[in-house]
Amino acid sequence: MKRELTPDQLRDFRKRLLDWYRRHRRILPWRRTRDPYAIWVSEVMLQQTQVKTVIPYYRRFLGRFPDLAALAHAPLQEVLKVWEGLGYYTRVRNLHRAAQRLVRENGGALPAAYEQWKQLPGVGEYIAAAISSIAFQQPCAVVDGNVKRVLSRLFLCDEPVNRSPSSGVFGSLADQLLDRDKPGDHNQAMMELGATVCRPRRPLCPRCPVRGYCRAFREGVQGRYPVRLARTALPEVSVAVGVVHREGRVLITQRREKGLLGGLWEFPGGKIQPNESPAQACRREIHEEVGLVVEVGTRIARIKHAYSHFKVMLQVFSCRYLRGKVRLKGPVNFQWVWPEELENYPFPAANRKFLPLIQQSWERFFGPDDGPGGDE
DNA sequence: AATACGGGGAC
DNA sequence: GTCCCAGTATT
Repeated sequence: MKRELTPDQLRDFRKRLLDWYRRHRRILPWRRTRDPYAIWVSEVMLQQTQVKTVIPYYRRFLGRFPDLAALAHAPLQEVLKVWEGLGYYTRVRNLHRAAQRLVRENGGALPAAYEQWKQLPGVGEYIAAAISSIAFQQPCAVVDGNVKRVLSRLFLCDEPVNRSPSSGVFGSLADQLLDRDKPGDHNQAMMELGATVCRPRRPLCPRCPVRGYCRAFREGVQGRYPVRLARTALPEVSVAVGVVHREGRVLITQRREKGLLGGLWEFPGGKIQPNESPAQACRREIHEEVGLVVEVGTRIARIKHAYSHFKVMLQVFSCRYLRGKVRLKGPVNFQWVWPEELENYPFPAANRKFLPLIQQSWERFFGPDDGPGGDE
């Protein structure tokens, strides 16, 4: 892999890229501000998440938490509620923690230097380079999925882009190309090129401002780059979930902060074991997780959902509370809520899919009265 | 060096 | 269905 460009070539490459960017960049909400806090929020949201998905979340988040202090002083549950549906919830917990730390230890000021950013929770090499270059004009090259794809094609680089971490070749290539006079625009131009021209499939090479430097284009092998390691198939699990009704309210539980869907609320349930019916699993799991004895009624939904490392089939049942007092094993909190109140809690997307079915299914099968009472 | 961590857009 | 997205933390 030949990858050295002459100083003249580098100058020309940077100019072509920057001219193209200034003419063709998309107007995006976080490109209309110079507020480092706002740019930070956008970078956190954009991790592994497409621009189109982020835009409405970005607007809502900044409307609700317009500055660092507003975020730092908000309860985590409120922050999670605004993040609900965006995924990778550790991102927002880290953002919240970082905001609190900066308010407490740094007078609410944001750092300018890469090394300072890097020390904040949730800020890795990419975000540290992105913010310090875009908001503070520091000469740090970013390497994200777009940049790796562009570099992979430019230099016919055989390093797999999805290996962790990708050895460092992409970092040194990006660093070589970086325009140290305009690092922020240069970085955004590289990413924009990857997003809109040097796309994963069917790249628009005729529109590429630097195709003259692209070895993949010259050799007509754009389709074979970037090189990517094959991924293994996602395992599948079946889960039974119960909506436990009692006197018109339903039981929800909160997941612990660490791990999958940390801090979110959900309906109790768990894995269906071999030789067990979904309804049996539902009753057993509710007894194990929250200590209640319930009557499992009708199945109100079957939900297929894919997470990043496995797939689930959720079988959701309406349940009638019979007896027992809530004793949690697993969840860290619980609440009996009226159906109208469900909107106030952050739920995983898979749970949100059946929220509208809860009230009507209960009334259809058990009548519109108060539901079962209890001896608690 | 691998794995955990969401959800959805685009095909 | 599949691929992959402005990655980071943990093990």
